[in-house]
Amino acid sequence: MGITICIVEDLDEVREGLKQFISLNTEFNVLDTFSTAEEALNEIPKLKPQIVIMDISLPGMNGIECIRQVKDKSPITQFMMFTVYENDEKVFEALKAGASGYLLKNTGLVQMIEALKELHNGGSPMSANIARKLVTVFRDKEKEAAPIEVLSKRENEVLQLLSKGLLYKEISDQLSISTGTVRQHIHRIYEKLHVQNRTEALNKAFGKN
Amino acid sequence: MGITICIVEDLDEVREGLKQFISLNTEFNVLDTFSTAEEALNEIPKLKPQIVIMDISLPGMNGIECIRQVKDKSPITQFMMFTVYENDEKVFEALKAGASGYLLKNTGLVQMIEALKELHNGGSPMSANIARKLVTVFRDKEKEAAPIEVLSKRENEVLQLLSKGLLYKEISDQLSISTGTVRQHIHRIYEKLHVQNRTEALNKAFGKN
DNA sequence: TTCCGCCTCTAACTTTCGTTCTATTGCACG
DNA sequence: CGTGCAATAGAACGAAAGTTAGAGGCGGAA
Repeated sequence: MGITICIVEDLDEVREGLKQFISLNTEFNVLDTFSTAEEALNEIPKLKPQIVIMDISLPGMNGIECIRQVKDKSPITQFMMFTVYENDEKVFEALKAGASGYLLKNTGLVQMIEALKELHNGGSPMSANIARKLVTVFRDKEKEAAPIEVLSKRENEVLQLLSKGLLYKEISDQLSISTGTVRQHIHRIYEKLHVQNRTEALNKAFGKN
Repeated sequence: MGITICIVEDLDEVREGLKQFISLNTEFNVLDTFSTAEEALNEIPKLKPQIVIMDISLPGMNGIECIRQVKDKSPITQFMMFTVYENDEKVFEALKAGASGYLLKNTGLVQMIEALKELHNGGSPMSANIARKLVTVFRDKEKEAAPIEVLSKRENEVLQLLSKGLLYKEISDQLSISTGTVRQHIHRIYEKLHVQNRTEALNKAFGKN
């Protein structure tokens, strides 16, 4: 019976256009379409489609909130955003809420079909601009491990081990130095970072505040 | 003169096939191709192409390390991974190193052309499977700050203050309880999280591992 | 060369942390 | 109306953490 789909979109032409075009493809089966989040919230949990194509801007409840509530009641359903919103906040909110795909409305219908197949195969098809946003935040978050400028090389090594929760003894073993030296390094680290203890140092060194 | 491109790929057929096909499109200009990272490292900084298509598995230095070194010397260049590697580690390493696009080798040549244009327009075209990995880690990272389930309400409050680096005394003052009680709470927290000290508890409670 | 920062080490010391044990109160659930 | 759990508390103790005050070697910069 093909991949089951629901569409939530308030603009009549877009909603019907999508439905018509997708229905041409025998691999898909459009179960129903909705023009408001509230309707969708009522019906989708009963239909349990494999994919929901979701707009963000809807009258009343928006599409993101709709995803949050629907996915609890229909966990097998995957959500494909289909919207004009390209600003970071909306994108990240949608992904956090549970969307797996994110296409902008300038996407062609043929690509939409491809994307729906990929989504169903466990992929996350998304417009290249959206993916770039993800890559950017990913890189920003991952580059934490950068050494702190004001600290010497050795002090940064110590700080790294300190962040794992190791004891002075364990640190001294790993670096093959005495615990006295470890003490010394850590003391200097606290001095340079203007903090009083381990936790404050880690907060200051690695984000979190 | 079109978008300038270099290709780094050790398999002759793949490299030449790419070059031929891309050259058919007048919007692109393939400046040169290389079969090893070392060659690429020498030449690309001189050519400063707008895009480099990069394989990961190469004889000698791998493609990821190659990106790290090249992008310092040619910062305008964008990197499009083109590889069979689909495991998380390689993907994330590549993105961290500076790749902006990531296509798997089952991608069609026509889609490659599309992807190159998108990359040049500031997007991050990537295979849907790759994007899914990114979405997954993104969601995992964002869902922090929630109180830890296994801990009681009070224990979470204590943990919160603990994370600021406060002394037992300071915590007891803020919560208007005795330091003995604070001790007790913290002891239970360590027990429930299976850790031995403050830093380990914070690492386990708030991401970082 | 002299000076300074980094890395190393020792020793003695105070403070804080973390464990263990014991005990009381209050609330919720069957 | 017990039973269980969260929250409270104090005491006592060992184990770490953090401070202070030395001192020597080494390499780069003034």
